[in-house]
Amino acid sequence: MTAETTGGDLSRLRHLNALTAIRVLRADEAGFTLTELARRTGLSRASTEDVVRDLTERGWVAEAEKTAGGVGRPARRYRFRADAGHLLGVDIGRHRVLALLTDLDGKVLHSHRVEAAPGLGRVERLAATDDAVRGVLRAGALSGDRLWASGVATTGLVDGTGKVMLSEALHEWTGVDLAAHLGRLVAGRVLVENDSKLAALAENWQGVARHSRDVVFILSGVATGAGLIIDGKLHRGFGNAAGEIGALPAVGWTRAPEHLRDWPGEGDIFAAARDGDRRAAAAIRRYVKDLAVGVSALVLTLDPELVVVGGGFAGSADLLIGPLRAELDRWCIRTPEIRVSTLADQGVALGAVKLAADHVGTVLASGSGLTSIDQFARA
Amino acid sequence: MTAETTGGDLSRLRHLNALTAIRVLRADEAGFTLTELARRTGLSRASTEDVVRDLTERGWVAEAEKTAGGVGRPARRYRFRADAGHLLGVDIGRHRVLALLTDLDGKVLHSHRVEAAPGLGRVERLAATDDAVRGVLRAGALSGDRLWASGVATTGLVDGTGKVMLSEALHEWTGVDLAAHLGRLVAGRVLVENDSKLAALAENWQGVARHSRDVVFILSGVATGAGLIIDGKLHRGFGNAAGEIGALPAVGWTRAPEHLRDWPGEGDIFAAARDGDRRAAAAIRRYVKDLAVGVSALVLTLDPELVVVGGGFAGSADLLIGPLRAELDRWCIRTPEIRVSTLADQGVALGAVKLAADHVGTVLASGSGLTSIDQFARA
DNA sequence: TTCATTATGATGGAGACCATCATTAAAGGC
DNA sequence: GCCTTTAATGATGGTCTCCATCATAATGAA
Repeated sequence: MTAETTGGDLSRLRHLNALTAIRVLRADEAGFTLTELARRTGLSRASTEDVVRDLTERGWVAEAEKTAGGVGRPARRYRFRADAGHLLGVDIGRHRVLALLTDLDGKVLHSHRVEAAPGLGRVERLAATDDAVRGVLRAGALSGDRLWASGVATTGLVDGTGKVMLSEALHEWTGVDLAAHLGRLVAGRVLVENDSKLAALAENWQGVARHSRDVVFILSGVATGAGLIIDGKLHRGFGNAAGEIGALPAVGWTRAPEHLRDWPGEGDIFAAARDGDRRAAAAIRRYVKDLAVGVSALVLTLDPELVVVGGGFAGSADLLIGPLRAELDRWCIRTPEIRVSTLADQGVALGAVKLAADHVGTVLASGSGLTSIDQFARA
Repeated sequence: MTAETTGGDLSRLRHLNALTAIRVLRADEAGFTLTELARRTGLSRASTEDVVRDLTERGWVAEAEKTAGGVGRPARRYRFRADAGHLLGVDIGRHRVLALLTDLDGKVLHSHRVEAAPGLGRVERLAATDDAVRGVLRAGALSGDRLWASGVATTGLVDGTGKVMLSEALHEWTGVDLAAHLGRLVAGRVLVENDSKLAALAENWQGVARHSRDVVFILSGVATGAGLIIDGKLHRGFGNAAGEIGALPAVGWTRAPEHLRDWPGEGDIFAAARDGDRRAAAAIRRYVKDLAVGVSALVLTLDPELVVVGGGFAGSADLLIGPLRAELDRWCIRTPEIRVSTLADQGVALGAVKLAADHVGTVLASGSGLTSIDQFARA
């Protein structure tokens, strides 16, 4: 539930003001002077000082380096202690598991990657996941109980409790309780979500969709998926199945990647197309044609500001975007801008981190959140 | 912009508390005692009294009838003065213009209907609109400058300023500046929106979708349209073109109603189907089949809790819903519940009222909103 | 050294909330 | 009709949070 705009106690007012102060402080790592902060929060200098003192005592804010230069008495600077806690993001893919360790602002501190064959069974894949998590914790010299929250990405539909409801891409994966499994390695909440959805979230957070409130994200790879950002928020759907337009046979998203997979030539089909191979180019054209039907359906439904293409094929976006735009122009009333993800193969895992970060944000906003920073984990 | 959860002054806290008090009070026309109100707002009795006194002085709240019975000293009751202002909702349809006059809570006080032939030109249709508005104002013995806000529904795409960008259904309608036109008759803001979107809004407000946050609404009539409620809010899209899935040729929404329109038999095709006419039944089946492709695309994209069918054909829903469900079952991962609108031909106009009501709500929430009630209009 | 500039810290005041308690008003039993 | 019970009302004092203002402190420039 979002923090309702409801009033209450005087302490509630202080809480709101502390939250805005933190929001401002997080905008710049270098920190702010009290005067700057006062201006940006809209509070008086005196009150700002009070709020900052409070937050410092509770451990959320620390004094930063004074900046030299400038006339007058140099001001103290204060910054949000993003380093006070850590978040974990895990992307369980077909070929590998990627784990990211970040600070509270989502800055990646360490990453660890464990290869995993596509045919791996449930137990082995979970073991690879554990390896990735242990590896990244080791790199950060942290134990799992120091984590504030974790996010996990997987293919397939995920239910509200962190169980995989249905997965066609991974063997023996349906029914896995990822939240429970990860919960044995890490402290704090473990949140599980579909990989396409999380990649969309990541684009909206740190990627090319940072400034857009309505985004259709397309995960273009050996499997095709979509994630929707609507009104600045990840749209999950009532049964967590939003964006599954590929299920419509006419859309042919299951068929689309086959055009590329069945490429009989040697080497990379995209490289071949760039070298002028006509059959490769034709196969890519067929792929885009199939892809575009589904994208058009999503775009016509939502009328987004932006379409973002990510996933494994995004590296060859130069060959995809042009034809995709042409196809969309055929079907859509207004073709949105199309951009290519720049998050490479970290996108999904970053989205998982964002899931964890949002959970922390929710707890902060929820009344009891800003009490001492030490009491935070296991909240 | 939504009221951000931002802190501020002490007066801001009072403002928030006043807003919650009003929100509670609006829930029951009969009003509340101070004790009840205090419990529901979470404030102390003393503060609640203060807030209510304040609101009473400003004209937003009035004392209601004491309820008899019960032991002890009978408590005063307070109620929101929904009758303090009026809202207007206008639905400019192909065959008629419908104007509703309501109180601030959207309770319909008067309605006025003016017939209009489908072939009417711009000037004549605007004249009919004026007639409808003047008629409903006369019925309510109000002059236009007593209105706080108005909403207008029309077919076609509408831009942010209240101009019709594109309309295929009505003659000479593209480019009409409805906001400016209505503005000469009424005070306060005039908000214009597409009819399907507004019908969706109405269902979410007073109709069968009252308790759902994600809804696909289908306007099923001589023209087909859709409106989307996402996360409890009307989704417009970046270019205000959300839900226009009918533009996809494969969907065939433009074709769909023709199956019914071209019915060569005499009388109503639905009545004929009920009487056992096989050709009528077959035509209806074809209509539903065409309709269902688009609905499936919307449903797969959004995974809503609910699909609501409204519009002119909703009266014959008994013949439509079953087949529609069967078709959706074929395509969708999870077929949502399907309900039929009960708002009859008032749905669209009610949505227009909701648009106006929301505007009033926004002004209330925005800082200066709760000052004296008299200064409200022209805010 | 002095001045201008900017940050800091302290004081007093106002607004909004709360807890508590004496008072008031009605219903019902005697 | 009087008294008891019940529940609302109104008043008091206290606390918290914010604000405006002013004296003080620290630094760079003249």
